[in-house]
Amino acid sequence: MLRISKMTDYAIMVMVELHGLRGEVLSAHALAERSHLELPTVSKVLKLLVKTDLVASYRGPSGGYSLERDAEEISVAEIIAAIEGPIAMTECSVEEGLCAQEAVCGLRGNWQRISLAIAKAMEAVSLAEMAQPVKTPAAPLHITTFNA
Amino acid sequence: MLRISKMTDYAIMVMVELHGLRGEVLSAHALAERSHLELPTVSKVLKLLVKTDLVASYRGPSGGYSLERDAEEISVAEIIAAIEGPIAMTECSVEEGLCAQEAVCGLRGNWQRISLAIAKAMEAVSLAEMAQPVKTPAAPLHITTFNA
DNA sequence: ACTATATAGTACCATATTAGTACCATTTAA
DNA sequence: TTAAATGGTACTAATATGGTACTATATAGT
Repeated sequence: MLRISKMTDYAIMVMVELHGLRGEVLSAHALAERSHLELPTVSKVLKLLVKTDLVASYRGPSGGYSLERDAEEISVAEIIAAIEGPIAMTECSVEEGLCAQEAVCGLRGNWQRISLAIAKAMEAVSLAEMAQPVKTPAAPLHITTFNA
Repeated sequence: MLRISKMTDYAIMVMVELHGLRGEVLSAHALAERSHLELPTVSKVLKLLVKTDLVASYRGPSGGYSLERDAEEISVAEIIAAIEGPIAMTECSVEEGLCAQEAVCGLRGNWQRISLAIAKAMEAVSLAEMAQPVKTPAAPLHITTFNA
């Protein structure tokens, strides 16, 4: 089904929540409430987002989290990568030598191209755009493939 | 990491193998050998591909499998969908009512747009193109997003 | 300084999904 | 009639994921 993980989904929900209060610091507790998610889950996700420099954290009372950058400067691709690592459709599209079949399977190049294309598409979508609700069915996105 | 499942990966390997001998019927056993995969796995994948009308099957001795259509007319998207269902990044992008958060989360429309974009990109890649080996790093694909 | 509040890090468990296997029924060419 | 092949179902094992708990550390306020 080519899904993002639930954790990634949650991460984007939390990021969207952090957007809209630019600069304002919100505790994990407050973010959990606002996003209708469980506190431990939100905490876990936030820690990953801090590690990858998407979110700034402040300790102590009245501490919490805020976006490290403007929502326009943060891409969906970055959030996905923060939670689940590099955007790649197959093992072999991450780097050479990860797949045992590599010697006998000629698909690596094509998987890399496809993975790269998808990664670029997600890079082009900013958190700010993501936060903008869209009625469904929305105007479809246009994607061109295999035109080098 | 946004991966396709291994089964899907195998499915494409098998389909690529079936291509190159247009029309020729190959047994699951022969396909397993050629693709360097285990017979039970290949059988399982082939059954799914038959069910979704991508592959034709013939019973009895000298039976086996062949492509149902020309490789140019089969898209990678179809193969993915055959093994793992509709191409969708989140539950909510498949159809309404699958995600409990739907009422409080405004991301559905955007996820649908992104999923659709990726699906279209994969539709544009044919099995024939996939079978054509590409040296890495290949020329990157160009994808445009959020330009309705 | 002390205390309460909040994040940081690590480690853990339970569950769900996926991969892989086995078995028996059915079809069909020789 | 027989043997070779697919069709279908059900099962097992491994892995990944989601979710939780606990301890350490930092800090604002009194």
